[in-house]
Amino acid sequence: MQVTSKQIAEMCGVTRGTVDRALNNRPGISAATRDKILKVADELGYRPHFLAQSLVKGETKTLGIVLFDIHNQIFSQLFHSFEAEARKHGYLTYLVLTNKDQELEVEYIHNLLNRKVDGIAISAVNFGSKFEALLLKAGIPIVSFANRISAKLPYVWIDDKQATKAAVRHIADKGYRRIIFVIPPLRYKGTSNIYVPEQRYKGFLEICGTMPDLQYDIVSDRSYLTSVLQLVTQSQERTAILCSSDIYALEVARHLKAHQVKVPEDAGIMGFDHIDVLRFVDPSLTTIDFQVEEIGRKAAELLIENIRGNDIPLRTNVTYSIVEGESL
Amino acid sequence: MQVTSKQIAEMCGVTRGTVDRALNNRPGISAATRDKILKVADELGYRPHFLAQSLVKGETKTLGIVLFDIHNQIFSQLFHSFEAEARKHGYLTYLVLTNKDQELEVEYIHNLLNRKVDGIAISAVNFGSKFEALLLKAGIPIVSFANRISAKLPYVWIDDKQATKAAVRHIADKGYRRIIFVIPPLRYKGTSNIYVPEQRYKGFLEICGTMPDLQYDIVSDRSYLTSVLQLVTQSQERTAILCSSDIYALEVARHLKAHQVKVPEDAGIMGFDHIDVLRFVDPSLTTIDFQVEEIGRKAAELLIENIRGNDIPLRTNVTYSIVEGESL
DNA sequence: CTGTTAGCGCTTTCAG
DNA sequence: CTGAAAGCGCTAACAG
Repeated sequence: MQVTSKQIAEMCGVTRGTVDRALNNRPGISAATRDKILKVADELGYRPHFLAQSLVKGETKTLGIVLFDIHNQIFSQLFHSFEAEARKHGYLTYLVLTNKDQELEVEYIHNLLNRKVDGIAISAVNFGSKFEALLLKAGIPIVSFANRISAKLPYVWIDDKQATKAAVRHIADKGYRRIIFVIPPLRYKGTSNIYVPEQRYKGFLEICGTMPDLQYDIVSDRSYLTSVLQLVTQSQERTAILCSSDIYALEVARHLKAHQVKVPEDAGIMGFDHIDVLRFVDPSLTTIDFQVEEIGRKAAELLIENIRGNDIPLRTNVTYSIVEGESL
Repeated sequence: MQVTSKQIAEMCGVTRGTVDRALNNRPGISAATRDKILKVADELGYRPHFLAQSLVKGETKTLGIVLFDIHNQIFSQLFHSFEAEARKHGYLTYLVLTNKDQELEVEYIHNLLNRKVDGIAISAVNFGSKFEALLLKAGIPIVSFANRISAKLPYVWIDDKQATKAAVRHIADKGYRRIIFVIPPLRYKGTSNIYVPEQRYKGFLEICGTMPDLQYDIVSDRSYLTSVLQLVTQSQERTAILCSSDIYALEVARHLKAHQVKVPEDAGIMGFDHIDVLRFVDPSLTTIDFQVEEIGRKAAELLIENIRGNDIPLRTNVTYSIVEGESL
């Protein structure tokens, strides 16, 4: 069924070593025999056996990427660019989805290591020193994104603190004196890796600290929609609602609308992520765009750099910018 | 670095054959030696070398899935369920994205075959007998979806013809006497695999043939938005716009709105797919839901069944249903 | 119950 | 320039 180098060797009356020299055009072979071998190989439709090759070479030309969420569009966009970059360099990509299940995540990491992938990119939900150790002693390059795991592990993302500050400043510039920060993941503190939400939270607190005339609330409970509605309707002051992701912003917008709160007349809303589908929502959402495709591309690029033996930075930030919509 | 079965054998003073028996608990070994071996293996953190195993067993416990689009949410939803089902059975999944590039698709298929995946699921853009032959002689199970390739290749999807007919009937029942079918992919006829759009087109024509008092137009040109707007504004009759996917429906809705055509007052809109993000659009879109997660799950399940040597049906339809929104 | 041998398909020495 | 031999790590068949 499958043509092997051994068969080619026999047909050409040479040995496998010679066939190998021809196939991988290495020195030490006469042009005549090489041409003959290549011709036969081509006729038989020879294709090297990847596994055998990998086994002896110790590399699989395979990357693994671990995502905790694919329903949020930013991650499918991120994967898209990651995969494209990987392909350019001859890598194929295992995509595994953890659905924020911590045990599953660990299991998958073991699985990827077993299969000898050359590198792993991961948006982790695990955290702590034990998990850190698992990754550090994995023996292959690893790049993290969408949740930092360790100062020792390369991380590609945006500067969430600065971005959040910029958002608050933008809101203040629009004349709002009152702001609600909706950031539900915060309630998983201590349970799950929430590095990104925490950074945004810190940024929020810091900037608010410098703006004494800005009233603020943090909402992160499970029934955040109800909470937000209450806060909005109870207040005299026109309120801006900053959400830690577009998805939450859209949920909030929908809920307010269902309760006759007009956006942006009665309350302003701002999101975070700039996901593709925003094109279809009305009123258009003011949000923070960060080049998520760039993150995916960069993650793959760094991983491959590192696989090649080159050092890579422990921290890579991509840029962000505020996209003005009609919701604020 | 990596612990091998050979090392364990040496440490236990036995041979690799024996170690193998212990590790894969096969008969022909005393409880005493087995326990000893297992203990040592555990202490050393032994993990079998997947590649070596695959090489000798002739199976990689790996599946490949080829998608032409990940930005359309239905495909990320589909992948999600596919991957979950694969994992249940111990398979990891290569996800490759073709972006509807036909050459890339073929290249990727070769790549997957080289790497000896145990099976492939594919949403193809290629078509024709040459491509069919490539897949048929691949030597591994292949399942297709979101575009049929050949009557000889298992296909999992919905009955697009029936679904489209149901949509038209639904529209007629709502009292519409005029309908525009927006189906842009149709213009790639002969260039790309457009099995699904064609089925929907056929279904549309068939049902319209049975409804003489229903006026209809087909729109599939590149500037379909402009065309639709013209048709809608020129007509006295209130028009329903059926779109071959939710994405087109959302685009149309946006365009109409921008030109002061009110939905559903001035024109009705109906989509196809029931993608997740519809939750956030207003007015809510009437559409056809088909269990895309079920398709992904089923595709993986069938693939694995087939890998195990069991026959699988050449055609598997999942159910669909009309989801009523406010847009019609 | 355990050891020996051969082999998966390819690469890489080291001789000749 | 080419052949022979060893090895990647594991499995499997056959002896003993």
